[in-house]
Amino acid sequence: MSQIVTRFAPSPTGFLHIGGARTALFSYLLAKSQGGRFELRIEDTDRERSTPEATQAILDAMQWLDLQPDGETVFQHARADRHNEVIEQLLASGNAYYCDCTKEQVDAMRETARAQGKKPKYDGSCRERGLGPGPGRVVRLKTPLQGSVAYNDMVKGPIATACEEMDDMILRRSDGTPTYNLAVVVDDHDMGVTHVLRGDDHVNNTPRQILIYRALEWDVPEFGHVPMILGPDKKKLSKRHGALSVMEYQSMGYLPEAVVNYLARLGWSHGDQEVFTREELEQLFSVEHLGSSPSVFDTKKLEWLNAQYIVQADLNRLADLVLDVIREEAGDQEAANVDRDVLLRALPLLQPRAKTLVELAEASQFFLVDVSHLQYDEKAVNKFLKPDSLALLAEYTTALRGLDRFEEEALEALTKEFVEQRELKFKAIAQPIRVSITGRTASPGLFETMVVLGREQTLARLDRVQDFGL
RNA sequence: GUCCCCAUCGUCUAGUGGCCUAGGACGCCGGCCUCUCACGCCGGUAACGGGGGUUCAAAUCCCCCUGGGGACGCCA
Repeated sequence: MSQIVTRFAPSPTGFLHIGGARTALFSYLLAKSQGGRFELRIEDTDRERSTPEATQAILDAMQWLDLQPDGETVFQHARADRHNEVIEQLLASGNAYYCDCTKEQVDAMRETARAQGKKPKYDGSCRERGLGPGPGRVVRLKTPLQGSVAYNDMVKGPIATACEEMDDMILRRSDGTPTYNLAVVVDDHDMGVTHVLRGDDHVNNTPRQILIYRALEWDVPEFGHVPMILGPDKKKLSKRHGALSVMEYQSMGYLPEAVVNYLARLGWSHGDQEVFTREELEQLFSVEHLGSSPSVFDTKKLEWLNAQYIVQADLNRLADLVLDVIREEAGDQEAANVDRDVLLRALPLLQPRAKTLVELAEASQFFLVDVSHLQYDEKAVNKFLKPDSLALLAEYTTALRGLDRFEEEALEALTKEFVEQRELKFKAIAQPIRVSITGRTASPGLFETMVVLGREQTLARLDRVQDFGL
């Protein structure tokens, strides 16, 4: 069997949204799982709405998700000559004809049909007029009057559409440009696309496109239509729901592999498995297990997956990403001041406590600043740094100063001994220490935190806290 | 209006006629662990939209209803 070819064909009229990303992912995985090729085509025939910025945004997003196309990216607009050549071919073979009906006339036809409770469509009045080319004229496909178009959708199963449902669609506009349906067919054919996996909203286009394939006597590819993604309110995902361009997930602190894993599991499954490596996805993916109903986007589950990937992530990479977040939120200067070595040592303590990189950056803050810049949570101070606690801490600090090995075990032993001698509960001093050295009530373990901070910072912070008693 | 698609826990889903007194995961609730917060571990909550068939047997097949969604452009 020859190699399969899939493609992703977005129109560059905006950012790559999460739904589009999933479609791209599925197409990519379908190709990889069969040892095939995955191509990218930018459908920029709508010159009004297409922008180079949007094209770049799509490319960036695909790169972030690591969905690299195999061939050269095809720009549909650049292929207009080829599209017109095929239209001429259709005209010559009698499968297409010129039509001089105006938009207004066609609108009127549709209006009439609708009023009669029928499907609004062009009535084909120019079909047999034998019109030639001329200004203002469009080229339409001669849709068969009877019969139906049937195909076996890779995800939805058999779908049939009666020809009466379809009108003679426009292939070439009056301004000479080819329409979407024509261009798609020509490009998919020329690119050797064998499997078209696309959004649900194209189901209705498919029989029309098959009609074009037939008129051209070209092999018809396999089609599959994946359901869309819904917002929490079960309405179609849109900007209003706050979900967004793929790149926004990056800035919200998600790891691309978490997004890919999440998206893969949204509408596709492999038994009970939830976490997949990229290799597993590329090997295991199959259209048989694509669901046929729309699915709701669940941020909580994405967060959970992201947390899983953060725990596993390589420390150097994580450090870079956290630095990116700091740069983004606090500026270049702030990021430049970070002691990468401290960050690297703090990260293992923070990993199991963060769901996103943003949280990770936030949680790492107290490790990275000097004692003079440490922020203290006011409530924490009021609750745990009262006079008697401060007195205790002063004693503790003195004891700590005498410790020669500033290591976890030694710190723990010293602290335990300190409370035992005073017949105190460990808890009595744990929170005061924590607030002193981190400024907060929640943090990683006390002793591992102290070790990362180092003797000097730890003692300096314990000293500084005495000022709260003044 | 016409045509098309869809329908299992709150959510993502497993399930391809008997293994289903419906499984897993997220979430939620409770517990354990514990210096806080997480992580982890243990347990719990919770679903086959309704009605007819077919069959010895239906979440699984068929029909109807209901409810969602999509499409009906010289947009893609």
